Amino acid sequence: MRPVQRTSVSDAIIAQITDLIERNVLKPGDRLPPERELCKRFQVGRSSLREALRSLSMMGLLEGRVGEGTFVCDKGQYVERALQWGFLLNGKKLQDLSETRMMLESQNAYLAAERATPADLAAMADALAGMAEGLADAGRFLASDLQFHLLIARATHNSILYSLLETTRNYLQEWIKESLAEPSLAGPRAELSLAQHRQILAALQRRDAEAARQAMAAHIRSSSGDLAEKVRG
Amino acid sequence: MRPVQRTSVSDAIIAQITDLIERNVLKPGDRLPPERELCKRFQVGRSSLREALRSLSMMGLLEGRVGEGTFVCDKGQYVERALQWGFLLNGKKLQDLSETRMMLESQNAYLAAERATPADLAAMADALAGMAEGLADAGRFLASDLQFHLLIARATHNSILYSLLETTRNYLQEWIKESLAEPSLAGPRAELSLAQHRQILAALQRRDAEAARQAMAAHIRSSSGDLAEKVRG
DNA sequence: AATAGCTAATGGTCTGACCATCGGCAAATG
DNA sequence: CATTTGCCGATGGTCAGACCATTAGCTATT
Repeated sequence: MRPVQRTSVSDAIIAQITDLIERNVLKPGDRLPPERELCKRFQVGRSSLREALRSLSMMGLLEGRVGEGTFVCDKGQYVERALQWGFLLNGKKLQDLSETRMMLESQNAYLAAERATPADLAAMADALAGMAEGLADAGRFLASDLQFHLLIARATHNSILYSLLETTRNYLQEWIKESLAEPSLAGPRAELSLAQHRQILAALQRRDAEAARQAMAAHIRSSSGDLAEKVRG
Repeated sequence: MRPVQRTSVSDAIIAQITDLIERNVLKPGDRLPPERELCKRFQVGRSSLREALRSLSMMGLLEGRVGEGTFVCDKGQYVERALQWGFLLNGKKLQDLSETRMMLESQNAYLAAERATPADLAAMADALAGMAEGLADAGRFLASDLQFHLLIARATHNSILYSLLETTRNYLQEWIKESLAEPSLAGPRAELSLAQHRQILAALQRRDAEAARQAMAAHIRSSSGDLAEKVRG
């Protein structure tokens, strides 16, 4: 004798839909039939169906849009999603986060130096120009700063590394904003930051991976120093 | 003007419950109040509540038992769930993951060299001994191997880095297992792996961070080479 | 031609009900 | 007294129907 297998309705639906996506019967961007019709096809109640759809949405496989329908997500975001949960489950210790960010940023710079396309580099130059123009406008400066870093991550053409950096940045964003908002330091700090960014871009354009890594590391170190003071104070 | 934020009821519940688990108000093994009472507390309908609970179950945070209640799961199981969808990984994603792992492992080795306590190092030595004893037993060898790497991550005393490496390893575990299962290569590969691990541990014991990083990088490179072949084939 | 308003479709939510299962308790049994 | 049996309430799982907010697309007005 062995334990009888008891399968839940929702799980069965999840299995079926997952299977359809895996076999590419449902392609990214495709629209699923309306919930009410799926109920008839699967011969299940709407609650069970919705619980299944909700779980699939949570895994990043589906996306529901009110008034339009339910769609298959274009990117396979399962792994990224899972890694984000890893963040959530651990205490968000600022120091650990900062350290993780340092590592991601510098390594991404290294990889980006090897892989960035001309278009990637051009976009970074644009972001840099935005920072220069925003020297007097803290909001715009910060936005361009963030964009620059994300563009580097994108230039690695590694979706996981990009997602990880994006997540860490999101968590740190508030502190970074406050740190830059210090009126007394804003001017000099911004100019220093701008100069450091120029060095990073130059290294990327030279395809000098090691220099890019070190330039990025130096930049993060100097900027996260202020962060550390902010935390203690 | 900017798009107004529209939050769904289920997502709000998910956020609240994950927050409770994160702050350890809900400990693993704890039982949640019955669904019907949670409805009253959250002031929501049972459908919305159940969709939230279902999503949390799918992530392995909760577990519902009919007639008994809903319980908080042991934290590590959520990766196990995620692993269920591992087959959805395409080649590119696998490559990205492998690259991410490489970066995490080598950087963790660097940090561990600076921070590992004597107890950490002793535990690593134990795991290494386990690998040596398991040269003929693939299962035990792999288990000790995994443990060794996780111990290094733990020695960084950075919970985020540990969690990230744990997750990536879990995703890659299946492929690593297959890769090691090749009978023709098992013997020599295992001995090479063991030698590389000894080098890593030696560097950690010398507190030579740079050497530890490079030894780890070399190890991952040689082992993930087989992984890459496995993917292509 | 452009705009405003209407309508149907759709996902999101709520309610109430029924079922299968489980734990615990009490009665029946030896 | 110890064991088994049967019952009952609680609980998660499922279902059906209804209402709401939003969206797309059509229609009529301007």
